[in-house]
Order: sequence, then structure tokens, then C-alpha cells
Amino acid sequence: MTLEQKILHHLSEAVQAIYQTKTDTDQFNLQETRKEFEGQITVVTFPITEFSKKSPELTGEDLGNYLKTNVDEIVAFNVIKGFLNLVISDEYWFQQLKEIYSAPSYGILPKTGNKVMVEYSSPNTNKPLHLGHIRNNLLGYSVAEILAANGNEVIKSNLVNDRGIHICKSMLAWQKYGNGETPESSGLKGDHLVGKYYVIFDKEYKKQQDVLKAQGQSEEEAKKNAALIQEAQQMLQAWEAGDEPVITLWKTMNSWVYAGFEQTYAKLGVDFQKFYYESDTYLLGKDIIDEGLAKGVFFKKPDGSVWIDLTKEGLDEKLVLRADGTSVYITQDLGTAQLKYNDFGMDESIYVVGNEQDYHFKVLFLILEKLGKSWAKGLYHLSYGMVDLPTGKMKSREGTVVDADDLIDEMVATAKQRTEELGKVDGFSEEEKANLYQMIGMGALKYFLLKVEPKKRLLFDPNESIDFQGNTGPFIQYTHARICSVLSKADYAGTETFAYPGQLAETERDLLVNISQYPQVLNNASQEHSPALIANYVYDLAKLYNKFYHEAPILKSDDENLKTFRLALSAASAAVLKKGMNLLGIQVPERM
RNA sequence: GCCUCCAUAGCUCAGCUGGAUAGAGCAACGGUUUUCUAAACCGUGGGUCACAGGUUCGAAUCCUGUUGGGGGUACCA
Repeated sequence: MTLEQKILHHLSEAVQAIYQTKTDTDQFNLQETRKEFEGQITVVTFPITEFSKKSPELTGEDLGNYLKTNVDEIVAFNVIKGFLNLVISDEYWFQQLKEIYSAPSYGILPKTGNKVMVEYSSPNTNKPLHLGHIRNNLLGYSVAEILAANGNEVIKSNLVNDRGIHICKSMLAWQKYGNGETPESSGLKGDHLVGKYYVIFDKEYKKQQDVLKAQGQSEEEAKKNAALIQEAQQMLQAWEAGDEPVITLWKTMNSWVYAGFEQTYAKLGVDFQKFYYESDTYLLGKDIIDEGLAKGVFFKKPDGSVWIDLTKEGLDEKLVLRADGTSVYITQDLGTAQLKYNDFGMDESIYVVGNEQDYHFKVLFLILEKLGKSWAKGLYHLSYGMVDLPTGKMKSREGTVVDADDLIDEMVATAKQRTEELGKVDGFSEEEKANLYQMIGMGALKYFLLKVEPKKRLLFDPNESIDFQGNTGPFIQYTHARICSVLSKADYAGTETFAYPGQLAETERDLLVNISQYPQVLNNASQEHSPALIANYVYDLAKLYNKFYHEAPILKSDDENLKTFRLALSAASAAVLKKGMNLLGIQVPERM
């Protein structure tokens, strides 16, 4: 039982004893005490006046007296307006440190047996990854790690969009204008090479449209009638018919892209246990359509197309199968959802996909529910906001994107420059230096993207570099390195014993209170699917540590007892910082 | 048109299921190092929480409406 639960329990008892009213613990409201008042935990007494029929102040006095005599950990209290501030004993906080310190698995919950799949990344194989994909990848990876730390068995999956008209566009443009260019011949990373032809396609396609429009065709006609798009469509049909040369070309260009993606994924530090490919799954879902028709969930229109009527749910009628019997996006997703469940039988399935697809997933989940799929209630769309530039949306076709590889390289280069300016790499080998720059550059980038609540859209200004000071990844990494430096100077092994120093300084207590909140934060982050909660927590912790570091001498402390205590406190802080950052996919250095 | 998300300091963002005087960072200004890493710490200035109503002992938070912005509303994915 946590201290909070204990207090709630006694609060309920107190109301029973003093006001003869039966209450439930969730009728009480506990919060952190604001730092201008004495105490650590605050009871809001306004709601309780309903039972006490007294003023909030007097109610607070009553409850404070009761709690103080009945809860050992509470040594004092004060009532300010309607707020009962409880002072928890320093021994209690000290005891927390003992427990945290001796538990290497602090903050890692035991296995629950719950299995959850996190699908993320899901790239198109016709262009390289950009900043928006980075956000997706980091979010997916981090949420998966957070869920795992909460005791879930996690499967990270990636549904690769490797077919469709957009892939044919790159292929066609390469065929027409590529002159046999390969990643080897040009030295271009495979995904960038393919992306280049995607852009070329669009340019040439636009040119053709302009010619047609000049001949008097409407915008729409020109779009349909341009030779290039028609060729691309023919290519798609040939692909679906299994045409050998097209398939070979497709395989070749895909392999270039995968080689490129692999590099980018490695730099991002993300991984997957299971890959699904749309080229394998695009025909799935048709049996679900039959199932839905049989169950009367879907209906057929005279032209043969299949629909679902969701007007009762406040949505529209939605097409689920074309009149010609071919599938649409949602058909495939229905089939893939079933496939994933057949493969893994997971309890929950999380789709990390941008908020432009909110409607799609609402419909998808609703359909599966209506079909009576028992697992439909475990489906969750982790919707996140787009990454915008000051000029607006990023568009691959128009080349207005922040390329993932470029940005990563830039971040690492900046990390290198900053570190060298500060002269912090004396005695580092070349390899250590490279590692450190990588760690810091990626730390800055990852923290920058993850500290913002997922559903909010994010503004990225390429002209303003991502910070390395203040509320940033490097600040937290620095704090960790700083602690490691102290520990290493003390030859600290991490197993030393320590004793209660008699009393706690304010910064020491603040740190302890914060560290002991970590499991709760981890739980919230998991429930909310929000790495941002971890990021903000870790930042607070780093700030508190630095304050402590400035105010309290550790190695210089003349009291041996105090010194061992502060070292243990430092070690615990470093451990939690590291755990939290690792959940964000960020490594922390021991020196920087 | 309809649906949906968002709006907090000059900028980027926190603010847990409604609770005390709305907090950080950046930017600006000032200070701290013969002492454990100054990517740090301390301080100053900066707010009509988009606007208007409502519910409540209490609203940045909940409800309604308005304005502004994003996204969706395709036999694209």
C-alpha cells in the first residue's frame, strides 16, 4: 500500500469517526503540496465540508488531528484556507531511498501477462523518411518501451506500404529518366534515390497536365489523361498480374529503399519484431466483407459496391469494397487487423498513425466491433499531430520536407561543435567521441520531439536550431554525466550502505519525493500513451538534482554519514534519470 | 455545410480525474566558478489562459456559443 492509499484510507476512517458518515476513498482529493507551504501531501477539504458541516478550516483541523495520531508517517500538519497540508516525516522519505536503492528493477513492473502490439513507422517505399516519420518512430518506440516497463509483453510491428500507384510512379520515372542509376553508381542512399524519381515523376506529370490544359482540357481531365499517370496505372495492373519485369524492377527498387531505411532506423535506434508488407496483405479483408454481409453489418448497393451505414453512430456511409470487387484502404486494414490477431492473439493493439487518419480508425474499430470481434475493444489509435514548418505542411512531392537523415546528421554535427567548444572531450578516443556526439545529437532531437504531448501539432523551424540548454535532452544527459563524475571520484560501486543523516535538507527531501513518484508517472505515461509525461518528469528530476548539487556538498561533506547518504541519493537519481531517458529511446553518457 | 482536434508569456511548451498567488525553457537584463563538470545555479522583467455566457464554495481545466487555425468528410493510402 502506498502512503497515498494509506492516507486516503485513514481519511475515510476519520470522516466515519468524526462525522459519522460513510465515504469512499475516491471522494477525497490528494495533491502535491505547493512548495511555498510546509508539507508534501495536501488534502483539499472543501468537498469534505459536505459531511462535516463545518468550515473548510475547521474540517482541516479535525482531519489533521486524526491523521496525525493515526498515521505514523505524518508528523505535523497545517491548515491554510481549505487546504490541509501534511508533513511527512523525513525518515519516511529516507526509507523510500533505501527501497529504491536496493531495487535494481525500480520502476519496472512485474509481468502482467498482458500482450500488446505497437504498430508504428509504417513507411512508404517510394521516398525517404522525413521529420514527420521521425516523430512517428520515436513515439512508437517510446510507447512500446513504456508499456514493456509496465509489465506488458510488447510486440513492435511495422506495416510497410510497399505497393500501390505511388510506388509505380517512382518506378516509372526511374525507368524513363534514370539511365540505369543505382545507389552504387551514384553514391546516393537507396531511399533517397527512389525518392528522387518520385519527385521527378511529379514534375513531369505536372508538365503533361499543363500541356493538356493548354489544349483546353479541364484540370480533372488533364489529371486523368496525362500519359504518365496512365502508364503508371498500367504498371500497377501489370504488377498485380504478376508481370515478371515489373516485379523484378519493384523488388530491385524496394531493396534499395530497405537498405536506406535500415540505416535510418539504426540511427534512430528503433526496432521491430514483426514486419507486415502491404504487397502481402492487400488482398486480405475480402472474407471479412463476406462475413459482414452475412451478418447484415454491411449492405450491397445495386452497382455491387459494399457499404456500411454508420449514420446512427453520427458518421457517414462508408465504402468497404469497390463495385469491381477490389479492395480499398479499409478493406485491407480489416484483413490486416484479423491477421495480426491470428498471429499474436494480443490483448491490445496500438496503431501509431497521424491524426489525419482519426476518422479512418474510428470507422475501422467500429466496424470490427459491429462484426463482433472480441478483440476489437483492445484496439487503440495513438493519434499524433503533424510536424509543421513555418511555411506550412511538409510535402514530399514538392520537396518541402525536412529529411530525416539530413536532420540527424545536422544534429550530430551540432553536438560535436558544441562539445568541442566546451572542451569536454579531453582523453576521449575517436570512437568515444563519435559515440558521444551521436548520443547528444540524437538526445536533443528525440527529447525535442517527445516532450510535446503527442496529439499536439509540432512546429519545427529549420532556421532555429534545436536547443542544447534548458529543457532539453542534453541538459538531462549532462546531469547524468555530472552525477557519474561525482560517483566515479568517490569510487562508488553502488552497493555501499548508508544511514539516515538525522535530518533532510529541503533539496534532499524534494529529490526524494520526486524520485519516489517515478512509478506513478510511469503508470500514467502508459495509461495515457504519452512519452511526454516521462520527458517532463525526467526534466524536473534533473532540475532538482542540479539544485541539490549546487547547495549540498557531496564529496566535500565533512560528515561521513552525510556523504554516504548523498552519494546514495545521487546514485538513485542517476539511475532514475537513465531509466526515464531510456524509455524515450535516449542514451545517457557517463561523461560529457 | 457537417465531423473532429487545437488556442496558455515575444517564441517553444507544462499545468494529473475542477482546487491555493497559472509554471518551465528559450530570448532580454543582472549575478554566481582558487571548492564534487558553468550543457549548471540564483535573480529581474514579461499573462485579459482566444472571446462571451453558464455550472460550481472554487474554472486555464467541465458545458454552450462565437472567432481563428489544423485535419477529415474520395470507388487515394
